[in-house]
Amino acid sequence: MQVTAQDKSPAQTKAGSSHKIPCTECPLRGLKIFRDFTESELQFVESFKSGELTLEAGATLLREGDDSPRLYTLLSGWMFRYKTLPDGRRQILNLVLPGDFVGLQASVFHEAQHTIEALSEVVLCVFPREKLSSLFSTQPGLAFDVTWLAAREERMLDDNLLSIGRRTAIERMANLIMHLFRRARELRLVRDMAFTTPINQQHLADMLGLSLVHTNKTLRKLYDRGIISWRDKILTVKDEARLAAVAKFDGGNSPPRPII
Amino acid sequence: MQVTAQDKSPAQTKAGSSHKIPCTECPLRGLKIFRDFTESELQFVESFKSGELTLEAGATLLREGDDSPRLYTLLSGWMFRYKTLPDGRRQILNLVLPGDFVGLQASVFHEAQHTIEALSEVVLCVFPREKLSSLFSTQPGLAFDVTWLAAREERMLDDNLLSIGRRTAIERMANLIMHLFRRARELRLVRDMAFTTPINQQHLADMLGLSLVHTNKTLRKLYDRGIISWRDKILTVKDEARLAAVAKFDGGNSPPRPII
DNA sequence: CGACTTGTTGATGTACATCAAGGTACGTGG
DNA sequence: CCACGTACCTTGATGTACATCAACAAGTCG
Repeated sequence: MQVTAQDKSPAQTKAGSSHKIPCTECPLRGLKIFRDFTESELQFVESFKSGELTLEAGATLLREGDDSPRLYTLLSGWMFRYKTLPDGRRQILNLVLPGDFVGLQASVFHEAQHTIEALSEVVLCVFPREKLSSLFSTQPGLAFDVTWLAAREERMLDDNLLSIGRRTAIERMANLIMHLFRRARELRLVRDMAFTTPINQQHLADMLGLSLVHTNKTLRKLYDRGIISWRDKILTVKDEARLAAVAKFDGGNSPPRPII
Repeated sequence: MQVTAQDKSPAQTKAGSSHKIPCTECPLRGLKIFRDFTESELQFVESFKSGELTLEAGATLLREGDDSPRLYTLLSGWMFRYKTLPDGRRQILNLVLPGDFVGLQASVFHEAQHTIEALSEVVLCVFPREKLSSLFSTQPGLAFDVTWLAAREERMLDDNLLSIGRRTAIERMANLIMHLFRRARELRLVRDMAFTTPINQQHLADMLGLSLVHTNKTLRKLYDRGIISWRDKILTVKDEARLAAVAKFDGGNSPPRPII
């Protein structure tokens, strides 16, 4: 399982560890949502990164029970993190979008308690776990960023928990769509109030803790009310205000975040 | 309950920052679940700690929207963290037990998106936010611990989300009780398979995403089956194996953790 | 003064009727 | 074949209502 940098390993799920995009040319860093890095920070991140990993849609990055010696930042594409019960019931914990940092839990505890799967073709930056301690000892600013990202993840889980525990089906759905829409907009994926997403109704159901059938009915309700449309993988928000109202949306603000 | 007898300060909710138990004599550090600290780490934590805070049952440590300039470690007592919807529906995100570190989100984002309330009388160690950066720059080991604790919190939220999203009422209840029981046992609060807890049925309902009435019926089912008893604030696990089975419990293991 | 009522309040227990969400079945279209 | 759509019936969870019980305060009487 030890894939060392620059190794063009076979990889079951595939991947050209190809070339390394230099962090100075990272396509994400231009976005407003990410904070500026100092020269020295960029340099460190550059040395921290051991390579890139490409996965095809449906591939699994990390499985429940795995001990992952690597951390990742998603560069492009969509992924999701989930847990299952012994009988197969699945709960999607959160989506992973570009700029998100994953694998911290698995690295820190030497055992993942969740699975991470690609929804679309994805490209990830790969960081070896061993270098994490040198990050903490030589780059306190970046170390703080790692903590910051963990706290952000926690906050998103909090939101999710409130939704699933206390919102009705239609409120949940509206809230999730608001959340998605906001994040997609931050990443400049939205044009004319619409964006393309690989999410299907089964994913929706498993994110929201609903059955597939009920998910479909709920989505239809939002469509019938003229609030959204979701056809051919294109999600359009037709009435953002009403969507937010149905969602009882509490977006909060999102300050510029670090990207490791 | 030892409130330092020094200070009979008034305070409605904020008690006297009274006295400081030296970290070298921290009553929690003896427990197996906490990792050993080096001399230098202990020294730093000692200087990081600005005092102690005692709250009475029902008091609020932190409210949604607050910018908390402090971080806390719970020394004794029970607390919980929750979010609410505009119409009052409440979701308890997690319980806070001795050794837990709270206030990171609020400190890091300069705004809490949740409330933290005391279930019983509690004592907390207080740390000023300003010193957090010196912790990161001079104590990489402790900085890593902070991240570790954040990752642990995230893992507990993951579990919770799976439960609320995908388990039935009775499974949820059984799972929560297993979780509680395990944590109480780690803290040496369990004797003869029983422990005392200030949790009432309304709290249970809000933790599990159920109505009060249904919570009562579900609890009764577990009692009728001879699996648990919960009377006068004393929770007894009468059949741990069956409880775990109903819960479809996946406890995982808990490695020694740092206590800041 | 103490002993006994009465009233209040909060947590718990249970019985309905109702409703939101689940499950099965069977469509369609690509 | 798979993702989506919808009808129909079932069930798990909700909401309202009301009863019980202990803790506590106030008022009354022997």
